[in-house]
Amino acid sequence: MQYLCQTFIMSKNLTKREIDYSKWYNELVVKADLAENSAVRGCMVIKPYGYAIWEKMQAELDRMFKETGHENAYFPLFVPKSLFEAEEKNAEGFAKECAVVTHYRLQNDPDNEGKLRVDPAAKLEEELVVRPTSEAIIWNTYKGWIQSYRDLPLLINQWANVVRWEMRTRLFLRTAEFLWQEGHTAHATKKEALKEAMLMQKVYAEFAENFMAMPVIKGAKSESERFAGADETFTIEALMQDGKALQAGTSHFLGQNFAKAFDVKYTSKEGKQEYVWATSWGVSTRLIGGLIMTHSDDFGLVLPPKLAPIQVVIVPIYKGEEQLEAISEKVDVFVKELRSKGVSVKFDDRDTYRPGAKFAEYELKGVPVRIAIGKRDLENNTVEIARRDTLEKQTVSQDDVVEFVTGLLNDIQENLFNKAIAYRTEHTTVVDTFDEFKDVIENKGGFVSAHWDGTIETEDKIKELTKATIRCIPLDNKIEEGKCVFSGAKSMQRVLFAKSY
RNA sequence: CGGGGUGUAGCGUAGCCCGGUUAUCGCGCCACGUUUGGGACGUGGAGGCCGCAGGUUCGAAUCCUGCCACCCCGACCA
Repeated sequence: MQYLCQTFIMSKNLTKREIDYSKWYNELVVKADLAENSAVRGCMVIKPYGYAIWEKMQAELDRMFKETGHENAYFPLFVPKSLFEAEEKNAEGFAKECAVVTHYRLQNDPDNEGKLRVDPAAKLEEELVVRPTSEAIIWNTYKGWIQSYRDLPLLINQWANVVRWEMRTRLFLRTAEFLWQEGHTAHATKKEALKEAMLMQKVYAEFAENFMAMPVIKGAKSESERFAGADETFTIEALMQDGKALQAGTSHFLGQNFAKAFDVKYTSKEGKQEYVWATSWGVSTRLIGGLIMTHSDDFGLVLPPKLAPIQVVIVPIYKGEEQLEAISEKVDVFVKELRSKGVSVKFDDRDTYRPGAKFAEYELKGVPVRIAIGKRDLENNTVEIARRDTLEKQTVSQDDVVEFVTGLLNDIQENLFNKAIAYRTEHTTVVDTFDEFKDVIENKGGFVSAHWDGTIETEDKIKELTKATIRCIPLDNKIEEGKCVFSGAKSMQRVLFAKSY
């Protein structure tokens, strides 16, 4: 097996990561045709190619949720204000970023021909909050569904959109409206609810690592980073190429907070009235942002095969109809065989672009494998196969194409994950002094593993001085006595700090 | 929401300070022809209420006011 030397190609019009990472990201999202800004402030249009990635994520996650016993349902977009405010901490946490519906009708504006205005007579008795998350409406509903221990556990997920009126938005990473799934479960015991919250964190981690090829740290949030209304927040934290951390998914143990706020009780086997225990967990279209920032390069998007809408693209190289026909005949066989193996293949026989333009386009869009086939290949019984992750090219016998490609897709998936793990390992630094801490956060980036005294004061002070926050207290942390990197007070374990998205 | 910046054709831009012919250039787009192993070439063509709304002026892309959107830096956050 001989790799051909890859000619250096300047990717046109895409800012280099090292010049301006943020600009690179924004340009890539638009140029790769994933999404664009809309006429609505902070809200994006997810374009077909970007949505196809979301659909692949959804399909896999949905399968995993169902395998772990969950069912899908759907709850309303609007939450009456009185319900929204029932769980105080939750309400307070989200209050500042809620869109609120106050009227239900428009009318012609008498002072402004051809324009509409809100009909002042159509004011709602009670304002409706556009859900920033659905605990309130769901727990109000669960009240009617749960009477006995026999009704438990209740394991529900919904795929939905939510709205959080963010000050600063970025495509996929933080938009005012985003798509997500939110699981909401009710359990008879604390132990069972905790187990559920951790199980879903595990599901998220497996999805991130096995499908997105994005390594994550499983951990618990510090008190100040916890979800509003949760007793414990479990998180998966990923590290992006610019050294910043991304909270990629969270799973909350809600204790009995919502059960108490909405008076959800069940009768136990012993005939006693008990409040139920709750969890909620979610991942969003933010995952697409994480996917982009984990693997992509200066040539464009790099997609892991398991989530790529197109896994293999075939580009014919030909002169005249006759050659195209001969090539198409061969290609049809490959397409059929690859599809029978579950590989998604696109044969790009457009006559309106030359091969070079197509190569560049599919590199920008991150298609994992490209096959080129021309007259020369027909004569030699070969094809040229290029992999997106390393940009290497190789000539392969036509007899081996299917086997080679399926193997290559696995290789790419694995290689992307290994590369990301290597990056994270290299950018995880153990520090014992605050000078070192500041230096690493400032200059090297990535995760910093340091002792922390467990107080909010220290956490806040560190954030203020370095902009780094506690990303999580890793679950597999070893107990190791030490001194807090900031206060010098006694600490029993290290936690992970980083600047984050 | 505070500070800074930017909005001119689908995209990227010149012109704006100092108001005055038909708003510049490149890419892209359309037609025809020649091309096709890494972003083709020629010829011809289309496309603009200069972000939106007011104002000043004989005259506004240019000056003034308000609004909207986007980008960067803070605060907030999945």
